[in-house]
Amino acid sequence: MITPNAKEIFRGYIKAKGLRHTWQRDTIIDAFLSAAGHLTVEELFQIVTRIHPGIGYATVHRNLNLIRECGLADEIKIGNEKTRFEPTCGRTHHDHLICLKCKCFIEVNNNQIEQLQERLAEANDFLPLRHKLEIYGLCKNCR
Amino acid sequence: MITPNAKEIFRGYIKAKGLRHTWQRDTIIDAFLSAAGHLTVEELFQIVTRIHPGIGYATVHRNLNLIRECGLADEIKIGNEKTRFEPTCGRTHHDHLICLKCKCFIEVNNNQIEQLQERLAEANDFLPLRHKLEIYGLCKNCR
DNA sequence: GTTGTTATTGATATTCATTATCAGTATAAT
DNA sequence: ATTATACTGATAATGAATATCAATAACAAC
Ligand SMILES: [Mn+2]
Ligand SMILES: [Mn+2]
Ligand SMILES: [Zn+2]
Ligand SMILES: [Zn+2]
Repeated sequence: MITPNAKEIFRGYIKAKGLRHTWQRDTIIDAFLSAAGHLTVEELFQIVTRIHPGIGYATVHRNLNLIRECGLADEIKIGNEKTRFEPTCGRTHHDHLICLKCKCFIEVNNNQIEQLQERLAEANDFLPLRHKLEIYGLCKNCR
Repeated sequence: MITPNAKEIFRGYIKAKGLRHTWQRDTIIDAFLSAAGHLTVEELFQIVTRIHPGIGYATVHRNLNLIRECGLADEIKIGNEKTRFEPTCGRTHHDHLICLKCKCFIEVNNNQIEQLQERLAEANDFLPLRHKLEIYGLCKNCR
């Protein structure tokens, strides 16, 4: 599910930074928001190219970074693989079960774990800002 | 604390794979086991160079990978930073609180979280093999 | 101890994702 | 319309990780 105002958040961010509106940005944010999550720059570039051939890889990359900067995307880095991006707007925080065989992502959330993490930080005088929990293994189809 | 047989595990692994003993390997495993954890290849290379100038960066890199292969080291990958290695021998599994300012690592462990992760995987028909929990924020000195 | 096989080393080159550069173009304010 | 400057897209640069390769060292066999 994508919130209807995600695009407006992006356009607002662009304007607030004194940046400019371009049809490339429009194409990229649209493609990103309507695509399935966990995409690499390369994958989004392929999608965008189908809509507007000639658009540059660097442009997709730069704008994906802007989308991340304004909080509309989270980065997922697995080992040495290409960075993946997933939309955050209209979605709640979640962690991932990542299949080592088929590379699928299963999204999970557990309030108890989240709370225990808070306590763990507190017990160490640590101010938690964000966290990453990734469980690697084999999914239902691959085990 | 380093278990006294970590080096023997390494030498056994080398022999079992039909590889050869060299003074470079000896120097590298010694330096790795006696150094503080969470080191990059570069950092271990600097330490090893002080003991034996002329040793190659590639040699340190290759052997650190062998040390990881035989289970004596874990990899830590944070964002785009260089991969870090930490000794595992004689140490139990732990997760990390990572300070975004001073880059320090606080090692933590919580059995409840570990168990909840198992359950989370099970509830999704997922076979968990390993996991990574990293909490990013500000440590006691930096907050 | 000598020999022969082959793993290892260290210097260097390559790979690959990501980021930077830059000239030409597009945007948007005036 | 003019003007300042952000943006694009092609390409170069960067940097960590890995591969290559000739010279060397390990070590098993004799
Ligand atoms: Mn996700
Ligand atoms: Mn640690
Ligand atoms: Zn799978
Ligand atoms: Zn700190």
